[in-house]
Formats: sequence, structure tokens, C-alpha cells
Amino acid sequence: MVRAPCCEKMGLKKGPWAPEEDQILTSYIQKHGHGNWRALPKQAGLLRCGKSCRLRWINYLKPDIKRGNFTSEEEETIIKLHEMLGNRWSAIAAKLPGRTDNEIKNVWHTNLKKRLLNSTNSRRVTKPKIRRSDSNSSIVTQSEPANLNFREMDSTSACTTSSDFSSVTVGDSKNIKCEDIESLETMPVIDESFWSEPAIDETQSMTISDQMPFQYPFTKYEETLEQSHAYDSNFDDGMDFWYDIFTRTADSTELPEF
DNA sequence: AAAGGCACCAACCGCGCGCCA
DNA sequence: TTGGCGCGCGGTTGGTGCCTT
Repeated sequence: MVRAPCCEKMGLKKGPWAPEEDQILTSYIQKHGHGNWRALPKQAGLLRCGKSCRLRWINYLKPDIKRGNFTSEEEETIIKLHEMLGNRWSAIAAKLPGRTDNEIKNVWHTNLKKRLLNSTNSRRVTKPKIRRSDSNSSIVTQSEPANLNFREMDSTSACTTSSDFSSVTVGDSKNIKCEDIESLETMPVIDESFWSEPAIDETQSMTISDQMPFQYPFTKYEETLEQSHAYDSNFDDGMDFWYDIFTRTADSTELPEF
């Protein structure tokens, strides 16, 4: 298959957008929407390729874009989500309303990565704090996850595959909150048994409200997800599933429905 | 004050995927 | 089934401003 060129290079402008171009693009999209990005610049009278227009709109001009610095809460959320999702910026951005993948990517590379590496360098090995706080009652429960191995992380692995959910707040129904940045110092490393064995004694009666996700009867969810083809065939659905669990209210005693 | 280095961020590039004819 | 097309994503680059020497 021969790929068509991204855009006609001849005569098309590149580089920073002028305010007039922004104005043209914004007013055109507000009037007509953006059905076809490739055709849009021609119809709008812009000397840009569709790709450039799309990027400008998505990353800068869209009305719901949140401008300004990231809050510490947003930054912590990014760190947590990055632990879960890796460099899947669009997936991370989907959980941060008003923030774009490009913006998050930039913040990660320029700020958060360094901060995490610095904290990793001074990392000490401690037992993880399993924190679940209710935004109204400030109830905090702690417990120790089973079948998890903890080791000191080196700087290269700290930001890639570890899955420390220990400080994820479940009390906010919209956003993951990470109230205890200190707990970033303890990165649990998941071993094989985590994925294949129940993380706890399944005979125990358990609810969402008193167990963290990875203490949840994992095999039960594995089975369910496999049945729904989400676990093997659709990583995004799987992550959304876990994200749903993380963000359930602390009061919930219901198991997630499928 | 000037030059070099660094950090930040907007924008570009190339690839892969899904849709459709 | 195949190939073309459009879109979205992640990695990378380049411009600009600030800081340090």
C-alpha cells in the first residue's frame, strides 16, 4: 500500500499559527464543524494542511481546552495514570478534562519525569500504604496487599511498568486523586503470581469499600473480562474497567456491574 | 552586555488502524 | 480481499525566552 502524502507541501504554510489563521479556523469550525480535516483548510481558505488544522484545533483552539499551569492534583493524576497506562497520552488525557495529550506529554517530559526520577533516586523501601480517603469524611483505611512483591526501583523502571495504586483515592467519582505523594516512593512491582493467582483469600467476604483494586478477587474479574473479551482483546476497555473501580465512591459496597 | 546553555511548548512527522469502495 | 483514504497517536523537532557564566 502506498501512503498518500500527508498534505500537499507546495504552497502550504508551516510553523506557528498567526492570530488571523486561528480566527479563520475557529469561525469556520464553529459554523460548519470539522467533517473532513483534509478538505477543511481549502474550504476555510487556509494555506495549511488538514493535519495541521486538526492539531491546532485540538491542542489550542477548542473551547473546552483548559489553559494555564497544571495543578498539583492534575500532575499527581498524570503520574498515577502513567504508571498504569505508560506513554498512552491520549488515554491519560481522556481522564483529564480540558487537557490535551500533547500538553500532558510535554508536562511529563519537562517536569514530572524528572521529579519522579529524583524521588526514585532517594527511594526507600517501605511497605505500601493503602489509602482510600472519603472526600467528605476523611476516613482512611490501610491494609497490606497480598501476593505483591516490592523491590527498590531503579530510575529506569520507575516510570514504566510499575503499578502502584496504593495512593489512589477512590472518593472522587470523576478524577483519580493522589493524596499521598510520599507513597510514590514505594513502587510495587507486580510479579507473575499477581496476574495468575487471587490476590487474597477468596473465601473472605469483601466489598469495594474495604479493599483496594489489586486486593479484589482478581481471578473473578479476569474471568469476567475474558468472557467479555475485554481483558485479552481490548486493553482500553480493561483499563477503563479498572479506572471505574478506582473512581467509585468510597461508600459503594456494590461490585461493579458488567 | 553578550554568548551559550537550558527548559518549555507548539507544531511537525511518520506510522498504524479503521472504514469504505 | 485489496487498496486508498482519513484520522489519531506517540515520538521528535524547532523556536523562543529565561538563566547562568
